[in-house]
Amino acid sequence: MNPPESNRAATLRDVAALVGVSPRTVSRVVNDEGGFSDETRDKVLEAVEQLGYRPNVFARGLITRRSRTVAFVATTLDDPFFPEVAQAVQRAARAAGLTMLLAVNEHDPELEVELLEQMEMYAPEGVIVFPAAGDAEHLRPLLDRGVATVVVDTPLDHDRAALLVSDLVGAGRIAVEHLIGRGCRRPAMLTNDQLDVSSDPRQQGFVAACRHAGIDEPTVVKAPATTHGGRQGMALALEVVPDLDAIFAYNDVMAIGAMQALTARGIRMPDDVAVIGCDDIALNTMVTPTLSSVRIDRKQIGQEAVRLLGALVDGRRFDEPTVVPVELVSRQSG
Amino acid sequence: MNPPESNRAATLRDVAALVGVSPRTVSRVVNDEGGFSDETRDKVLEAVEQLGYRPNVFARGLITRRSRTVAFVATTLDDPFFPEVAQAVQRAARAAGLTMLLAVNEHDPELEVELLEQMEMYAPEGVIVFPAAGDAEHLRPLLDRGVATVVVDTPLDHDRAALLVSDLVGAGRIAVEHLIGRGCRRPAMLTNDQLDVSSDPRQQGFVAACRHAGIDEPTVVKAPATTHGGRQGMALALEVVPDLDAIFAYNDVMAIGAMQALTARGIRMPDDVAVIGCDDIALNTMVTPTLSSVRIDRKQIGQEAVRLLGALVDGRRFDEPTVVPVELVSRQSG
DNA sequence: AGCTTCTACGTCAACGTTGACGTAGGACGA
DNA sequence: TCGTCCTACGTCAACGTTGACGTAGAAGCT
Repeated sequence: MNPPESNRAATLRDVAALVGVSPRTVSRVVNDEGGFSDETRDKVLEAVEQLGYRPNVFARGLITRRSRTVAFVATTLDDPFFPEVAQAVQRAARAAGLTMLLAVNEHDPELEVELLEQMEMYAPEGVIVFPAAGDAEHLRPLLDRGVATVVVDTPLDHDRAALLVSDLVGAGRIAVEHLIGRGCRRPAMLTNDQLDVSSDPRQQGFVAACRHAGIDEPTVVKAPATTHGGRQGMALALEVVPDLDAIFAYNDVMAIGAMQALTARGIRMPDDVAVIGCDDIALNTMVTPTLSSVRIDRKQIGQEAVRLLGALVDGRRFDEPTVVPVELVSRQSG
Repeated sequence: MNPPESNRAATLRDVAALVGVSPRTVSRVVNDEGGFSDETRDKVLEAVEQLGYRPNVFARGLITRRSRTVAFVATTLDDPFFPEVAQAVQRAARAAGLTMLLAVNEHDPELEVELLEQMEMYAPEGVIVFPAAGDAEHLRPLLDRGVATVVVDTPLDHDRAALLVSDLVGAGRIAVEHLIGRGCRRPAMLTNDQLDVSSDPRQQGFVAACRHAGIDEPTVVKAPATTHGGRQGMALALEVVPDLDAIFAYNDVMAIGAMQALTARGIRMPDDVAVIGCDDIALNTMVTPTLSSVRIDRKQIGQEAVRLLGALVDGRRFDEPTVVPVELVSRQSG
């Protein structure tokens, strides 16, 4: 029925035979390398269309040792934060003609290393990682092997790495400024008990901004970064500072736990205590009262990560981290 | 420093030279094809370890036309449902030595086809799809091309496809039985306005179970499957049936919208109106009151999908859809 | 005219693996 | 003793593409 077509996929040779040129010329056209006339290009592209030619990624990869993919390693997909970043990465990657490989490290550096080695076999153009652990030292071998890598929200000193961070110090600062601005004078922070101050920029920003406003020893309570942890932490904070009038939480999930604890005690928001979370997840508009938050732009992070990766591949080097700005979203809770 | 090692990755030839056999024998050992002695195997594996040999997936794929990957196409990652399935797919795939390719169709069949063609270039063992549209006809060419495909929650008649469905009819039934059991007599359903009855098994189950309980014309209200849609739909339902005493919602996000509408009107849950959602997302324990729901086991879906894919690749054919059971999770709202 | 340069191709080998097939040597049966 | 079968290898080509290099002919300069 289809005379020139067998059940095998068309190859460069098939296209070349149809047009009457060499396979090498077809290759040049397909990859837009130059070195061909406009006339040849049109004929080749027409034949490509007609035969439904698709380059064989394996043959290509065998030679180029590259695969036009982007490896994206997220920490988990349970937190809605990462799926949104992943979606942005996919869009940006597609726009650049790349396919996304996704993996989840489940907060386990060993698993992360294993996953990266797996993905490395597919020779991605580069890797975008939210490291499993607070430091990213386990990524050093990867970088030493020359893999273009974008490391997000984690410090790592390596001249081949591009660092991308949200302005989390700014998040702490903005939250405090907003709370002070609405009249609060005794703010406390609920933060992640997995981090210490040096690796907790939100806390750094919070404390600095409090000091700047004349509050020298602001209260910081640590608890697990979950809803349950938020309830616990809130209870503890109320014991330590019974007359507190504002809460800034490490993330929205904790903030919601805090709100539950406040509601259970009959404490009104925002009149008695104003609450501000961090991340701005979709959930915030579904709880009562709706939760104010410092929005971290996941879409922008995803886009920026792919952009940085492209720059790395093109040989650029980055001395300074790239910072993605944050923004306060004011709702009922504060 | 490393005499036998250059900066190139080790190949079969390198391993073979070290052991003193032919590359073909090393290949046999690496792929566990048989046809070698125990002694040879041990020596080869030791050399593999020593040289850090990794098979070149491109050379392999060039010959075998297979790539030890699984393509997973989700509808969106905004809904926490899909990330959880994706995570389960990743785990199951890894356990089978496969890497996951992830893509999101954004409810767009054309995008879906394009993504699948992209991924097909990487010659995955098979594809797991949550189709973008209510029917999966746009997947037919893919299947005709012989790609092993698991189609989830969508009907499609093709002898090469394996269908995997949650027991959504059962979900509607279980919800009604529970509501009747707790004394409700005037239930209504809020469903997705993108679907009609024939492609909405939840609604089918709901209606059938109502009839079975002697409620012949149960109310079904359609609205967008979002929180906002839930509020709208709830308002509409209260106009149509002012004395309704139970709500079954298409999913939890809609149910939460409905709860907001009820709260705003001072209607108590579950005393005045009992509410049951569907999916059982994590959010359900964070809202007030906590939301009862019919749990769809995402982990099991992911696992089962990979298992079915394996069976397809091994040549098995499936005439009947595989059904994943659902389960009622009773909380405060109903 | 003679030289250089440039354009638009073509030729050829190599990438690392596996499928198809060949074979030496031992075991085994008649 | 001969033939057969089996085990444990080895040999060779092919997969489809791109990098390196070669070249005919036209164009441009002196």
